[in-house]
Amino acid sequence: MNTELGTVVGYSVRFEDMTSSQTKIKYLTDGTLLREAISDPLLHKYKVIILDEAHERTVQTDLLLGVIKKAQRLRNQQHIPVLKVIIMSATIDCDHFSQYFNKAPVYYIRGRQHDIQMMYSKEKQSDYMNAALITVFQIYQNQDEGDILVFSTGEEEIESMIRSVNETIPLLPLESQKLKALPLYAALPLSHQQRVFKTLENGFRKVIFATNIAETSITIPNIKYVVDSGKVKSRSYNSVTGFETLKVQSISKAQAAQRAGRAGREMSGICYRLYTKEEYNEFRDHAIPEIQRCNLANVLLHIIAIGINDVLNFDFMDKPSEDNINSALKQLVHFGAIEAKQELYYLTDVGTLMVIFPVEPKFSKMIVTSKSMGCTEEIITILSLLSVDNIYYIPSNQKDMANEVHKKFISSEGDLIKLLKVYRNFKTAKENKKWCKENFIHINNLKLATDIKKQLSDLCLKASIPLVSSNNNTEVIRKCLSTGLVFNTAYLQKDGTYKTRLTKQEVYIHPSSCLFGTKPENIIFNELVQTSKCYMSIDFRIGELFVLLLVSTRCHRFGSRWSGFSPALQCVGPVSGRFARSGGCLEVIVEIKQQRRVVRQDIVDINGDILFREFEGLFAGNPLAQPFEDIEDFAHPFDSRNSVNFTFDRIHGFNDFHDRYTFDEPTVADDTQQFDHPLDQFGSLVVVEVAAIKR
DNA sequence: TTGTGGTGT
Repeated sequence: MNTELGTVVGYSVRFEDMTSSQTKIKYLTDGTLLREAISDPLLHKYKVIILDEAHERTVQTDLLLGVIKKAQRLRNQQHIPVLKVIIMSATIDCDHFSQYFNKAPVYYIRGRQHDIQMMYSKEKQSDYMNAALITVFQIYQNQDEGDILVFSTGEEEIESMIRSVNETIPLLPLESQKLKALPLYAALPLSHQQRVFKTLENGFRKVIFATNIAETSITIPNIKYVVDSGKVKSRSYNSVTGFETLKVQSISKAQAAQRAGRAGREMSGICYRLYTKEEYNEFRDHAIPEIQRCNLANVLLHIIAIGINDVLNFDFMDKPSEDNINSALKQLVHFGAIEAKQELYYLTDVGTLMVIFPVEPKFSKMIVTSKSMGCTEEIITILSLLSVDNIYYIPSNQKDMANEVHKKFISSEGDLIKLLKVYRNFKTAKENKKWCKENFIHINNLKLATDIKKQLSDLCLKASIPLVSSNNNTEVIRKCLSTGLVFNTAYLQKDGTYKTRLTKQEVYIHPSSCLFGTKPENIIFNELVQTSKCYMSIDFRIGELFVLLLVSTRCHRFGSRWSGFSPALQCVGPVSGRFARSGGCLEVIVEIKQQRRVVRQDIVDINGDILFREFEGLFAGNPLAQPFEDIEDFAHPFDSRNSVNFTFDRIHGFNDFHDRYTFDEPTVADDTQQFDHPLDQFGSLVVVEVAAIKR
């Protein structure tokens, strides 16, 4: 159009906005448009939205489809000029889209594609990696020149196949040793990825082993042969345990077509499918939309932030299961991000702050709590590092050396504190490339983390959250991290394994964690990863007292004071404290006393159901547990509109706590006012205060 | 005693 970029035609992506008031045509990513929808749900700025690559059905695409449809309807109702939508999709399943948009007309545009000959395996392959290797060598020796692209599932598989190819080549006749094997996957450093674009000399042919990155994201020139394993690693979500896993699964027919298409871009090609025609017929037409196989907390927070309060009836093109929706809503209620009124959900002050930050709710919760804990600087640093792919570079041929070098960053406090150490060293080294290489650190990922940190910092300032550092107080950092990860706590069992507190799942510390080999009583993890076992990735330790208060304190209110009972702290007696209002939040302050004088005020973070289940669990096997049978009737004593934020100013481990304090005889508080609480059934146990005396 | 596909705010 002969205009300068950023004037009539512009674009807007995460870190860059190249548009101006003159802009008429704007290219943007789905996520950027969704962000805009929070402040402008009717998308007033736009007359026409063209949504490309809709068949990929990412979470963002699906969410956007719903948001656009809703905006269309509201604009019609309010007599605002119509919002026109064009959905572009490389799929035969256009009916689904058409139906969703009230039977919108469908136009077909013929794509250009050279002929592709399709070859199916005659019999089922039990070992697709081996089958792929045999196929590669058959193509290399029997077929005309042209490069080969092999679709595989992941880094480990790819590296192992490349090793096999390199071991096999020397066994071939000397004149046919002109094959070069190259890897291609997202975790590969950029410079290595770029090797697939280079044309080889002296008649060498390339065989590229790639993940689904080569399906859509990266187009490699000169591919004549495609070898398709029929497998892909994809995320799935278990609504019972609430955790996401990555599993190797069969691809869909649509994906198979996409892979085959990579062979016919510049010339006619051949696609070798390492599965039978019958197996192919069993494939699903399309992959399950991602929105149906991920944790929905972020999606729902977004929907509510856009002002769609009736989330249970949100018009998803493919609706996620009710269980998934409900468990995500619970999580958000726990974080104090949303509140429910007659099946409608509304954003709270906390939620309004959380939604500003482009990270998952479990992370934005930490940023919001970091304000009162005074460790925002460290929290956003850690979150930036968690927002990028692994920053540790461990090449398969230098594994031992890389692991050895990484040891110097290890922290006994856990992996997140280790991340912080790496980042600080990187900054001290002035983001030096050589430093990264020597320390086996992914420079691109660290640089991206730096950009993200900048963005989070700017947003913090906008949200009036000062970038305060806790300096060397890592304890307060771990506490703050815990407020977002309360769902991810696990405890040590007698046999040395761990159990998650929430779901009672058996889990293990991942061998790459710096806590591997140590046996902390309590642990908080970032994610569960299901591979050979169910591993906790990225762990850190937490103090016993902290975790007990975190998961097991239930309270009575009497005026502005409260008293709670933590069964595992029976030797200490009930804990008590007072309430305070801070910002839009209810704060619960725990007081540690000496001779009836408060000597320390500590934190807790509370939630509803989960907390209570924990309470119940801790009572198991205890005769006192009997009164808890009618647990369903229990009403939360706190104002349900707020999650209750326990704000500790200092936390000690349980042992530490116990060593320092002994206790007076319990005395009954005089201003007692009773509430419905299961503890009432203990009769005499309610509302006692215990004073701690220093030994 | 082991490691995780791809997007994106």
